[in-house]
Amino acid sequence: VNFYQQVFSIVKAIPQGHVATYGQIAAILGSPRAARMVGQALKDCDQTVPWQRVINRHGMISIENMEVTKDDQASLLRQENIEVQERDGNLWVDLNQYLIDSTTLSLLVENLPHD
DNA sequence: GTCGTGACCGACT
DNA sequence: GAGTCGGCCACGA
Repeated sequence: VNFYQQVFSIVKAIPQGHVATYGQIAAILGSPRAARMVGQALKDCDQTVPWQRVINRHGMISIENMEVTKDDQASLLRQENIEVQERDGNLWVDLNQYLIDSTTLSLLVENLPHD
């Protein structure tokens, strides 16, 4: 199974209205230090992957595709009842409120039908 | 096979 | 406190 595929599976497993960090996903993959790989994978993801639910440790969006802007991500998140605050020109999400537990997420991942 | 790279994270000045 | 530096590890050239 490709690393990327696993990343996609986990991202897809994030329930609506919740977000996860790169570090969490990397940890679930078994490599807590491989958060960068997660980002790399997400950059490569297709439209079926809700990449907007994946944010960095500070609760904000690092970068945007040329196709997709932070505003788009904010819109998507707001559609999921996630409150997005603007601060210093960056969009923030309240991690305490919306960040999913690593345990819960890993459970969700186990429940996934693996490809 | 080797080298460089990166949507990050944590430790250390 | 904020800025810097290294490490992690899969992927592509």
